[in-house]
Amino acid sequence: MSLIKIVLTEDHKIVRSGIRSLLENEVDIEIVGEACNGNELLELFESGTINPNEVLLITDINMPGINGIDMIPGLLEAYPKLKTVVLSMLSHEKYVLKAFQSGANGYMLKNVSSEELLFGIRHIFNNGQRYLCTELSIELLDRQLGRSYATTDDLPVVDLSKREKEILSLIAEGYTNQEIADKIFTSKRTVEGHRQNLIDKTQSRNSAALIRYAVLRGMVS
Amino acid sequence: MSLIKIVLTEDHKIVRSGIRSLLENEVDIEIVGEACNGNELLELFESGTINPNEVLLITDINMPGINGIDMIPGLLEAYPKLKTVVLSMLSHEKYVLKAFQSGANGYMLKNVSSEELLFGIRHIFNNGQRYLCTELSIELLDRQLGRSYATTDDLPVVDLSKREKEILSLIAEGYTNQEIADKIFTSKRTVEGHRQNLIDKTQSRNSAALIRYAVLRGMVS
DNA sequence: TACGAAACCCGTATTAATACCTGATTATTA
DNA sequence: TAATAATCAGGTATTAATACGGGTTTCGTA
Repeated sequence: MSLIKIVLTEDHKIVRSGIRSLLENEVDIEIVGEACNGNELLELFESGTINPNEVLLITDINMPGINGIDMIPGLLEAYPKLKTVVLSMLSHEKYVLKAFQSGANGYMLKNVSSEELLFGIRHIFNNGQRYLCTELSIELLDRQLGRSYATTDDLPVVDLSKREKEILSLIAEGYTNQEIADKIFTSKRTVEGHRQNLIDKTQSRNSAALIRYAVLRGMVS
Repeated sequence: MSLIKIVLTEDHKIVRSGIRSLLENEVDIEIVGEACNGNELLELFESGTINPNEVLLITDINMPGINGIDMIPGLLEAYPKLKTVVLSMLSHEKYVLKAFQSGANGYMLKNVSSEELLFGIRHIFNNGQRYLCTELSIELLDRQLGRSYATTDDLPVVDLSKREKEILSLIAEGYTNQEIADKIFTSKRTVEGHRQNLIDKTQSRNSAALIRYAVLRGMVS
């Protein structure tokens, strides 16, 4: 197990110090540089103080100037062996996806435990694999579980007539009863009746809940 | 950090011994029992040798008799505080999903590193959270990355405020504006405003279309 | 400090949806 | 053949949602 050299980019001094002191306790980790934004980081790299091809960069997203994710592609172009971990309080999926699309090797929320931070760092540096913190992993998993309700048989699955499915799709697309009636050449009242049946069958409270039920079960897409 | 008591269920003796010797090196972990299938495990529990409400069960899937995942719901019914980790060589998503749906607290592939096995065990036992091994997490993530390439092209991406997400979820559950207002202690008119913003932002025609949009993007589940 | 974004609030008017009810026709199937 | 389900259609009433318009306060940040 080789020595892990780390560079920190984070605009809040206190956060930086906290992470530094946490990592410094580990015998296999050394902090070789700190920067409070992307420009300072570039100076560190370009001045030759640090060899970017053998370090792990831990970076925040929100910082003055360029943000932590957006600077990754440029860094990787210049220093292909640089490894990067995004450490952020932003849990929205779009940041996670964008980080990995930009070439990050890891993404962790700022509320990870110190054990997990260390585990993730070592996982990335020693095994060369990517890492996503458990909180976000479980969030992803839960979303997948939600999606797969369609295929599980523990929840009551209703079966709909052809007409009902047709109308369900149109409701999901946002058409009103009158518009649907015009489309399928029947009366508004008939469509209203079908809509009510759909709501009753799925035990939903209204159309919004009906559509949630339907999409989660793959009845419409 | 309390002592982690572990019961192992695994039909291959050599694998069991390997895991045992690995875990026994840790000061905070104790192996209190072993079984080579579900029946033996039940005997251990029912004989009173082990208190199932304070242990972590690590189980394989494929075993003679009942499989490791299928026995979890019954175990949890009898011993609600039992924590379970599925340790299997099966990486197919359907096993992972089924394990968590059955109430497992963790799922790890048999090729995890010892560090990860320990990390996962401690994460589950000490923090009470679920754990999915990194290899599978990254696999999930990649699938999500693939999906987002496919879906973000044809449909507009919006980002919502915290409040909007909160209200969006409640709409998806079928609550009316008045009910939502009561729940989040604000006025019905405010909720109406938020609902309208959600519809506008997502370029939906009404609440039904809004919910379809939201569910398809995993904004609600 | 000036700005935008978010959250909050309100009025008015119209349209749509929901919740009950009724009954007829057709097709399937037990 | 009798029963059942699906489809269609209508009546009536109430409630909810939508679409405009107007506004304030607060907070983070440029």
